[in-house]
Amino acid sequence: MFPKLDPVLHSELRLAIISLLAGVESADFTYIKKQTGATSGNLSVQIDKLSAAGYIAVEKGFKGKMPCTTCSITPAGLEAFRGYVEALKEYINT
Amino acid sequence: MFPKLDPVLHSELRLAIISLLAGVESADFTYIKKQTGATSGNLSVQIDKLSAAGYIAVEKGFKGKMPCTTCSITPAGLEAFRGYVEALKEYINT
DNA sequence: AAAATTTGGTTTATAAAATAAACTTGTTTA
DNA sequence: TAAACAAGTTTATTTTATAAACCAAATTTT
Repeated sequence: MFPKLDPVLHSELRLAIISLLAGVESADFTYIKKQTGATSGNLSVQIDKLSAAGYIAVEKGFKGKMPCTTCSITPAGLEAFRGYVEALKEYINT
Repeated sequence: MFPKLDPVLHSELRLAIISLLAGVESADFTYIKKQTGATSGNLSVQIDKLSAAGYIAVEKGFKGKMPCTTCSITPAGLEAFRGYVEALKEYINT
């Protein structure tokens, strides 16, 4: 009756990150931080987890002389996001 | 942009409980346990949390000679559930 | 009728998460 | 050149979720 919710996505910040990335080509650390209002530390950790799950790709480079971490959603991430949303509907459509 | 998700409801089992109770007059411990597939211990703890938050009312009585814990959603619980669903939509509608 | 089992839970312990605080490395600005 | 800032990372702390162990009363089995 109630399907299991993907624990990687069932997290406020990770869900926000994925939701944000689902709508754009890519986004860098600072932009994601601003949009989500997360602290750097928390964002760093959650980006790692999404990356470890294969849901996002992380590219470390430079913008000018400053380090710049760019993230983008992977096909697996998009698929997981869709699945999560479908599962959620079972919970919230009563 | 991304609203805060009520931490009381942002839990797989608690969300299932509330979702279930939102659709019925009341439900007892055993029924909720069967419907959600939760363990007794986990269910007991999460029912306490929902009760402490004022989202559900818990009535301990007997059905025949056996103890029977009956739960029902409160107006505050229903309101919180609605709010949670609205907030979620900001995350999943991209 | 005693012993074992089941029912309906609660309490305590453990594992995992989220978050915050502190730190690092390099860059810019006063 | 010293102080402040940017972009993160690492470590520590607090919260959660979950599981395991337990308990009392009722029921069933032998």
